[in-house]
Amino acid sequence: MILFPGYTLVYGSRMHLTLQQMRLFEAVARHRSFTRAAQELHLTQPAVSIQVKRLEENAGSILVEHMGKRLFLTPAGHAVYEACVDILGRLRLLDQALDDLRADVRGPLELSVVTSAKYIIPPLLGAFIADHPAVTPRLIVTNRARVIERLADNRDDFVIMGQIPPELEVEAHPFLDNLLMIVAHPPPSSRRAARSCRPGLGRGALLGA
Amino acid sequence: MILFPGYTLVYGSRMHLTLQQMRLFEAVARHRSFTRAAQELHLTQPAVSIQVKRLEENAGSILVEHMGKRLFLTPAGHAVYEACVDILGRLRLLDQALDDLRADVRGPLELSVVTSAKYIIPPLLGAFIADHPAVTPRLIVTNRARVIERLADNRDDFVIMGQIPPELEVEAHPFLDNLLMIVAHPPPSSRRAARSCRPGLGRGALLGA
DNA sequence: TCCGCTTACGCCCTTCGTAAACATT
DNA sequence: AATGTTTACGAAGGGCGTAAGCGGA
Repeated sequence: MILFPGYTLVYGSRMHLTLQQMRLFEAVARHRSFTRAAQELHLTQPAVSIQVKRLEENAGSILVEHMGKRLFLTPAGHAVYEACVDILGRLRLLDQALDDLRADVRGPLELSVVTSAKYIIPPLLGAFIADHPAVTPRLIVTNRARVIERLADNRDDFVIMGQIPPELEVEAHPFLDNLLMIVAHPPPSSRRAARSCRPGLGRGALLGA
Repeated sequence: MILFPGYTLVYGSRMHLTLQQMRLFEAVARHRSFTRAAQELHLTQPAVSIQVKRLEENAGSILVEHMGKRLFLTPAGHAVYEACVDILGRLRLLDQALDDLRADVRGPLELSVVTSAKYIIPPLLGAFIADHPAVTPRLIVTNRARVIERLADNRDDFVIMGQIPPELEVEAHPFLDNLLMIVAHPPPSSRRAARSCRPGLGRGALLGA
């Protein structure tokens, strides 16, 4: 039901509400100005205008009123503003949490690699350490037999070799065009590497960053 | 830095994270299945798959791991899941608040209209009441002179007439192709209609719903 | 007339569905 | 083989900028 042209209020279905709309509206409400909000967010006025309009459509209520020169929030506008502050704050918290998780990649990292990987691994490991300075790796380059021995004794967080030994129940991830494998005991076996490195990283991305 | 193909982790800039991505991820995490999440949200598997992938790119961390048949959340995945629950819950709260605000359109509504609007207004008013049952309107249909008198005496929340009287300082909104005007004393003057109907509605949309 | 908000239009990017490929059991 | 996930691609929709329109001090 419409009385004045342009006042179509859509009930329900606040499905296509957008985080960007919330960011813009929060800035608009804080500055009480579309122009300053646009400046703060490095956007143009029309972009802000249209997004606030869409937000009003999504909310099903008018949120701002222009009384002469100044801009006021309606009660619904205040409700939306509170929600925006809460939600954007929660997002910032999540950002922090994710950063902390990534920063928490720390501790000792024991690995041994076959000689043929001697020139492949150190640069990768170096880049990984650059991203995660709290990790203290100990890299042993040795022959295949000793790598298998260390693997069998569970002395490494993981090893890197070409052919996986069939007599061991291990988990292997091929990499570098299947020339090499990252080999480790499968988790449940609580390896040090698992405890120290896995938070925030997928198991397959032990060295990925 | 990439070690395994497909594990590109993008740092920072969680700017284009989407509410839809959160809805999908929340459902995926709850069901531990892309398929069931897609069913619940009336989407296809690929849509869910790609959005979760994008969410992981935005988060800068892998969020889900496929261990054989079952699906697990990484620590980062749990953090994101908590945030999704919080944010979607907050949105539901906002929905409730907006509905309540709209329901709070209540109270007496006094208006008088010129005779020529006799056949126009009642259906509009009826539809408005249907949406806002707590409003108790009193409609008076009379001639132009009495409408002006009531307007001058401030006895109505607003009136509807064709030509606005020039001797009164009033606020007029044309509607119905400028044949009729909604006329009221401008706010700051705290009219009953303003108090009873305006919460949740823009001033220009007094009857709009 | 100036300033600020809105509308119009066009481009680009994103999203989703269909279909096919891939993986795991 | 069957179930479940991912990739490819085309169509539809949304976001934003530029430019023009509009409205109040």
